[in-house]
Amino acid sequence: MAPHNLTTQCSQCFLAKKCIPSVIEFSDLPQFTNIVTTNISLKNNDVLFKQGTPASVLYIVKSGAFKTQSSTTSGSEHIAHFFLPGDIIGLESAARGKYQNSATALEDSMVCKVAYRPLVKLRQKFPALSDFAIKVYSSGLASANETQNNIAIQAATSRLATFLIRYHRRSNQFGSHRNDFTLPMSRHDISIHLGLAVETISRSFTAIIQAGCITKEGKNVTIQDMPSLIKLANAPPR
Amino acid sequence: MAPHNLTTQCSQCFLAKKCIPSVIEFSDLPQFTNIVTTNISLKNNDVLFKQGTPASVLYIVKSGAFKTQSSTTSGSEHIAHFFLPGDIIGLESAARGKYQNSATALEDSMVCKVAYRPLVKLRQKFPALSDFAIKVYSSGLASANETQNNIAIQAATSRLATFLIRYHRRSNQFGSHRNDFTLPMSRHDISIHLGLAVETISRSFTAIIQAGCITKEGKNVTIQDMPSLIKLANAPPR
DNA sequence: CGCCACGTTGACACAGGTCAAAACAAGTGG
DNA sequence: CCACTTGTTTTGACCTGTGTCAACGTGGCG
Repeated sequence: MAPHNLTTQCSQCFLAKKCIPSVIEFSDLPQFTNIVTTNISLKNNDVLFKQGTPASVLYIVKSGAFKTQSSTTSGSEHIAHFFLPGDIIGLESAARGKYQNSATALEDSMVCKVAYRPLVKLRQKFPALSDFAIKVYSSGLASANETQNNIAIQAATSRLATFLIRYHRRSNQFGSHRNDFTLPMSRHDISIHLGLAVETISRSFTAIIQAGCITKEGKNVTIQDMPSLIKLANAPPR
Repeated sequence: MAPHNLTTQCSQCFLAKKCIPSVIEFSDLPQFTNIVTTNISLKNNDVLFKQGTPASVLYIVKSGAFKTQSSTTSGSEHIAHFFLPGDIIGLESAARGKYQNSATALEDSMVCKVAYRPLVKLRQKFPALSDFAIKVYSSGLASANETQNNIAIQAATSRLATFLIRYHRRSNQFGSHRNDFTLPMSRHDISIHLGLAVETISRSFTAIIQAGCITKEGKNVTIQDMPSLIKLANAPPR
């Protein structure tokens, strides 16, 4: 998207001020870069890790996008979260030592990889790292909370509208103010994330478009009228 | 429930081996107890904190139960989580500095209170405390994830069955093996937690009872046939 | 006892699920 | 470059689960 150089090391990384290096003194940075594997390339649909396998690594999204998906024994699937650059994948699996989701690339992407173990040691040396971690986790919980709220709302159109608003906000999280963005996931992905049928997603899209809130072309969405979109998102449950 | 002495200090607390003291040397414990206010009593319906107010404190449930609830501008309400003894309330609010939910007692309860600020200092002194915190957060995320999965499932009866299974597991988290438990929250609370109507909760209860999975008397539920209950929970979406 | 909040049951309507098919997009091979 | 295949998205028609409204217990408390 943005024309960043994507093969830089941590010190030059465009994400540095939002990522772990932001809380480490420049002189100490090598100790961190030492435990990171940067710039791992993945192709669309590549799997980062599988549900149920031993978890020992965190991934930081540098470019592209990912989804974390879990399936029950009965075969029903759910997508917990979509990950954009700057997001950390694998947080929820640290406690149990097993990935509770599978993580899959939604497009050609790049990630950096940090193992839990050396990170724990580094946290002992740099307490700011622990503070950062806790902040990240806390944000993650807050975000999961919002997602929960959204899914529990009844009206399908409201769910999709809220999803779009939140996604739009996240796509601009680095200070840009674009009113258009790309949804790298399929309609089916959106549908199982929101607990709706694909067809309902399609229909909700047309409803939101006909209300004049957005326009779209394929996976590209442009916000035309944010206030009305917010109104749709907050429409009373049915 | 269990006949624990509920006015003990941390060193004697029946939760000590699951709570923060579990990761601090006995000789260092006073430094922690110093920053904790233990054994705060609350009556049923008492509010611990309100959505939107500045967040600077964590609460640990010692006895009783709580819910965290958020309401949107449009008035629709959702309950994010129910809290049982040993659970920590307020985690998701640390990053933003504001409580994103209101926390309310579901019965007469007791909590211990720890302020973020001194906890940060103590974490610098005792890195194990940071490890513990991250484990707690990670579990919290994992649990939020499961809740999300559950709410995204279509069938109402499956949602309630899953809710009951998870609640039952949590009520036995300290090693007991009872097959009965008490739901301290109202049907209405369950309904907005699961994104369903109260009436649907009622009907789902009767469905689960008629399937022979559970019996109940008011708020007391007894599991009669766990395998069938699990089967109900995993029933294909519609 | 009577009041009020809460829970359950019944009747009905409608949002959204399901099934089917068309439109469209993206490859693939000739 | 064009058929052909395969997968995704959209549209249509119909049906069902669950929301809504209403009535009826039931239990706790002044």
